[in-house]
Amino acid sequence: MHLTDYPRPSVAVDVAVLTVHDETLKVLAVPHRLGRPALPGTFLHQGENLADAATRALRDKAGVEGAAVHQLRMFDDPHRDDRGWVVSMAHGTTVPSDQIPQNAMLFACDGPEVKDLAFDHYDMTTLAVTDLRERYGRHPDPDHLLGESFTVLELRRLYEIVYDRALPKDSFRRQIIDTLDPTGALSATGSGRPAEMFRRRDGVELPRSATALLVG
Amino acid sequence: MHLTDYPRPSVAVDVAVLTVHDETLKVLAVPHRLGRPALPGTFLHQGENLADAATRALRDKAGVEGAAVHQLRMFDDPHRDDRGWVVSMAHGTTVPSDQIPQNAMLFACDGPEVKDLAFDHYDMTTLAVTDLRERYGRHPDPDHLLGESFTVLELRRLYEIVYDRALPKDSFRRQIIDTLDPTGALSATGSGRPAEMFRRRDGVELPRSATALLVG
DNA sequence: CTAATAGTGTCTTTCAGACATTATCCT
DNA sequence: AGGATAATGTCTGAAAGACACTATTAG
Repeated sequence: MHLTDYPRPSVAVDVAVLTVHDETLKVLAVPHRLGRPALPGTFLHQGENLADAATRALRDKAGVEGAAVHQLRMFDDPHRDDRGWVVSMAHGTTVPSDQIPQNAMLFACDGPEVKDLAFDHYDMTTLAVTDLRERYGRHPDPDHLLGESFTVLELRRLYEIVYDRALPKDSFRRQIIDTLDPTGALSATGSGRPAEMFRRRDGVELPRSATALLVG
Repeated sequence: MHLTDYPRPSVAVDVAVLTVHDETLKVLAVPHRLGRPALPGTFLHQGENLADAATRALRDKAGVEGAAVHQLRMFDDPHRDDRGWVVSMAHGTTVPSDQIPQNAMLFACDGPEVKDLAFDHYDMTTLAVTDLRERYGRHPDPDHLLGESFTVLELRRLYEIVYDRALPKDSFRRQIIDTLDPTGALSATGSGRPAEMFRRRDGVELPRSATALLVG
């Protein structure tokens, strides 16, 4: 039997775009023909790889550019799409909220609306959040949600949102400070002592104990 | 455009079967039409899901039954297979060596032969080993490479093979002992004090500090 | 000065890691 | 008894976490 003789599923990609908006971790959704909002997705084109398809879906359906996507897992229930046999590779990515179009739908990842997403897109979102937490537990802001430079306070606020828990300010600082490079600059503060600015050092790993602090 | 009008890649599955044999972590390979050995794999059948296809490949190509497979990632380079457009979902699984047929090919995961596997199967193997280490760092022998009950020494030996490093016997014991249930039985020892036997407690997680001990 | 926020010194408790000692089997 | 292996007691150094103190800005 030649390989072209095998029946083949349609192959789709979907992308869970996570962002921090209003102090909350949110996921981007787009309108879908069935009424229920869905993650941006598309079918794989001839000769295209999955990441390229996901990036294309992100641009065409959500107006988001320049985000690096990564695979989460393949959703392969043969009956997950009533239009036919469609398997879909769930992808994750994270973008700062200012790179998301104003008119986009954003749902809180732990909110009730996200459960109403089309298909199995709620499960994809859950997976993306778990994945985000694992990656942030290993590296300091690996997805560059903060700009090139930031204060320790800004970083801690971000982690409190990602992990949805309060983090002790002094322990947090001591855990991450050695993985950051000081820029020398100080933050333009409102009042109070100005904070030092830091930047990421590439390839640096957080200490194992930091993961314990974050997860709790 | 209707979904059936999209060009579709052939979808394959491959399985990296890991086992411990001769005190070494090895991967199972099978003969392949191109000469170079390959991981057992197959094409997805109509209406089948990926895990079922992988399990079928395991049974038909390698004679291994009853192993639970899990997805690693999709290898999707459009030119990875010169027969045409074939994407393949790499799967991982682990089986005790006594469940592997005698005539099977086993390659040391860190040996030179594994690099000669067909297609991108070397990368798949590397991914399976990384995945194994992550999972063993979180749970005590989650893949049941040891039997239902075992001694702390047997467990430590296993971990030394999985992580390819010596582990201090007393620290190791204290790290994992609270995650195990004593059976009350003692090991039939050659000479010396017999060791206590333990069994896994389901759902139990290793402490975060254990991961640090293991990874080093 | 006071208010406000950033950053650090210090104490306590916990624990990994090393080492030594005790415990329990065998011949 | 003596040998061998399992298991545990103990010490030390390191570090997390809590708390309080100092430092540096604005007004």
